Amino acid sequence: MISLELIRLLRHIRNAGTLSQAAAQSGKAASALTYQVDKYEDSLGITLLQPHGRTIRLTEAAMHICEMGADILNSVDSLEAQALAIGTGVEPRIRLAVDTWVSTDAVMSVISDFLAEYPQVELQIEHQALQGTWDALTTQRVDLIVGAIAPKPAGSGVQTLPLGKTERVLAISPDHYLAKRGALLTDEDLEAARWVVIKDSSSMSPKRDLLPTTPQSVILVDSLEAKLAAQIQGLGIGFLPPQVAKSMVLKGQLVEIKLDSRPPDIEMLLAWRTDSRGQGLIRLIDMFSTADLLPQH
Amino acid sequence: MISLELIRLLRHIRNAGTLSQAAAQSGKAASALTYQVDKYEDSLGITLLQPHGRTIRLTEAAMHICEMGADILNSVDSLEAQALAIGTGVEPRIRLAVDTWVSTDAVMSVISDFLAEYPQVELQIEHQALQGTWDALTTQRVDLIVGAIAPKPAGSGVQTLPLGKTERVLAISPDHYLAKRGALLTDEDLEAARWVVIKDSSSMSPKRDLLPTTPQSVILVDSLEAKLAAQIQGLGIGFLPPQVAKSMVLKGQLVEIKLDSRPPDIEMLLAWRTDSRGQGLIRLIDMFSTADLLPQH
DNA sequence: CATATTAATTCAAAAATTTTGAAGTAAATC
DNA sequence: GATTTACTTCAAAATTTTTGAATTAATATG
Repeated sequence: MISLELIRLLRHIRNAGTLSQAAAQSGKAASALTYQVDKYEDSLGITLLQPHGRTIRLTEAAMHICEMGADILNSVDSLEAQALAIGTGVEPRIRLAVDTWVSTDAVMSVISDFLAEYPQVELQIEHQALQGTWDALTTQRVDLIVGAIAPKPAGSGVQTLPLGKTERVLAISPDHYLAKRGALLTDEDLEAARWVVIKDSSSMSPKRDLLPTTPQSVILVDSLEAKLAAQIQGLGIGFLPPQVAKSMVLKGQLVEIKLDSRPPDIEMLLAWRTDSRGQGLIRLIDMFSTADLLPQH
Repeated sequence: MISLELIRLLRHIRNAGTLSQAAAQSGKAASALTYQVDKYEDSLGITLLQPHGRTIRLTEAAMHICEMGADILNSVDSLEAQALAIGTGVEPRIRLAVDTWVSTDAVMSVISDFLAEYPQVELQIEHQALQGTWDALTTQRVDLIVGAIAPKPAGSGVQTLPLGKTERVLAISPDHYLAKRGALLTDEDLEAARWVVIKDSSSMSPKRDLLPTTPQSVILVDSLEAKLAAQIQGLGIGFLPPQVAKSMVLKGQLVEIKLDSRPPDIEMLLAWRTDSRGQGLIRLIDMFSTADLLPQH
């Protein structure tokens, strides 16, 4: 009895706020929506909309359908793209999740080359941090991750290729008190300092921690840009990709700090679902894997 | 453009084999199905059915929709049950996956008590082995696992309660050559013997191995009943739940073998999805967790 | 406090979609 | 070569959905 139409209808009403606005936005009469909702209420035997003053409210059950239905709509979108890819050979759309740690310029350059070959493919790009990229892939919100952080989650129908390892440079504002020290910093120094950390965009992640210590004070940001800005302001210390750190060091906005124990490099991956079938994705994976996304200094 | 209706339609045609049989089974004219398929072919821009002799075949794209669509249909069923549970308080159906290792009698006894309280709830029971129970839960094919084997998969929106630990008894046919030895069996003896092993019903599992050694020869069976029969026949050796082994030992059909290193006990769990909301499931969990499913000898 | 306005519902008529069943075509079987 | 089976096409019939005017009720305005 629940259909994709019902999920879309309820989400649309929820987003619009009122029935009449939802009707106006979808170019229909308000009574058409009342009719549809009544039909589903009858067939399911539960109430979906309740009067609330002179407007309506979604019931708890309807809200649940909206929330859980989002995943279903994503899966259907994904299935449709796969079917089109099989039927026509080339998929109409590829969705990328790019880790914020990866240079956007390098990604854009690959995309530009790709679109020259496949102009009919629509590319959707979103940025995710850490575990969030894997989340987006396993829930089928995206088709390809650029810069996923190893290791890949177990047994999830995902294939990967290495993009290379990247060093992490501890860079801080020249005005920061730790920048004025002469000696190498110890773990105690790092633990006592305030860190600027990119927040994991995964909703429920088994807390992956890439820091050498567990700092007492952190500022969470949602992108590399925000992290850089925070560190330049001297709000805290943190690791940066070498190429980003270098250019800021040259401008005098940051200074690089040497540690007595060098943090391990991060291994970044290209990752996609084994059930992806389109020619375009195959070509895009090829292009990304031969591009130099993580320049070795 | 893909709808649940299309997924159901294609699966129905695939199962029926021919359009006319599909039409007859669904109580419609064959031309109605032609019309629907044409409509979807036009809107998607791909071919779904191809003539093959005087019948039709599903194209590769259509087969893909059938296969991947199965998960979507399960999710929608599940979502509907959840919505009904929220709307009415009691869900119309609860799907159980029972590990083959768990005593069916004990499960049935709990179910019987449950149905006395909630006669309107339809219970669906299936047996799964090992990782297969987790698969069934995470893909929303079932609502509750009885006898899942710890640990639960990471970060998957699943809640668990311990059912207890169960010992494993190495029991073999009295005619088996190892039964005639006097001494305790060593790892080498175990490795050289043929084992009867319950096949993991998970389609893609990160191969969980509960054996103390990697035997050279195994017979795979799909249930505890088949395993027991195979061991009684002397086809191989294997672990059994203590209560099962005991009763067969009393009948003289098996003998228990002591090992020099006792295998670790298996910890079994009750597991369900955090997003489950029905009163019935809550009561059923309560009943299972207080029942004595794994009798301590 | 009466009046205007906004939002949802009801209902009959109109529009759109889906189904039917008869006629036609092509492949397999007798 | 005739017959049967399976699908397609097409116009008519049935069903479903949408519309828009009338109605009810809650909030805002003068």
